[in-house]
Amino acid sequence: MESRKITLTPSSLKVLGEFGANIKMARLRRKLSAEQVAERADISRATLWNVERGSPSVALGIYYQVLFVLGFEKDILKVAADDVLGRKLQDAELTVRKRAPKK
Amino acid sequence: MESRKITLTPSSLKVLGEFGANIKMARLRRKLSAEQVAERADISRATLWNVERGSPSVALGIYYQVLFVLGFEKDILKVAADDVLGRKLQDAELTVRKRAPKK
DNA sequence: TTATAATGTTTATTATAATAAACAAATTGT
DNA sequence: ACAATTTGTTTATTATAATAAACATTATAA
Repeated sequence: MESRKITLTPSSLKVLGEFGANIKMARLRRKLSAEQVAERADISRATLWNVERGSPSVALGIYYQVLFVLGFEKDILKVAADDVLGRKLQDAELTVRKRAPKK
Repeated sequence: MESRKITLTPSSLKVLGEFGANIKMARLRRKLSAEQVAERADISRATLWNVERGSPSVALGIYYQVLFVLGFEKDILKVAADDVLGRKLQDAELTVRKRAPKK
């Protein structure tokens, strides 16, 4: 099999790192220990540690469970939602196709 | 080892499913085929298929790569960012502690 | 200052994610 | 209608994520 390793640019890693830091700050504001959040999210403390670092290799569902515990369960819908560029590109077409056009 | 299976509530799965659907719509608005996006994101088409379904078990880094290709690379920072509840809880304390309080 | 709890961090183990490949089904464009 | 392409979907393989457990370090609060 070919390598599955996820390779991100430094600036991408920085964005994810900031994301993880936001999660950690939200936990501290709530005065919850890592152990408490890990237990409520049904994950190990080691995995929460990776989450709070913004590790790219942690599953989205794990992130979601943590976000849920902290009360951010709807925030994920803010991502890829208001598609300014997409709406511009769509201006020409009135309908949304079910598939990409043939090459 | 204990089970690692990620179990989410139906409503959580629904939220993630909506997230995946947003990603797919953004791709179609750009008139990109699944193959094109998978190639640019350096993932397989099978994995992109899971992404567009909002699968919880796909790594955050994979989602991020797809979002990057579609131009949403900063959107992740909208999550867990404006912490209304957190700021309220923090009102009493002036400082942000580095750790949760002792039990 | 000191005791203690919280966090940092690594490692071995094993369940599972990502892949390639294949084929079927559905949509598009002519 | 038809041909070509895109998407849906599954499966076997194997690299890796999540875990538990351990110990070190650091912050808290008495």
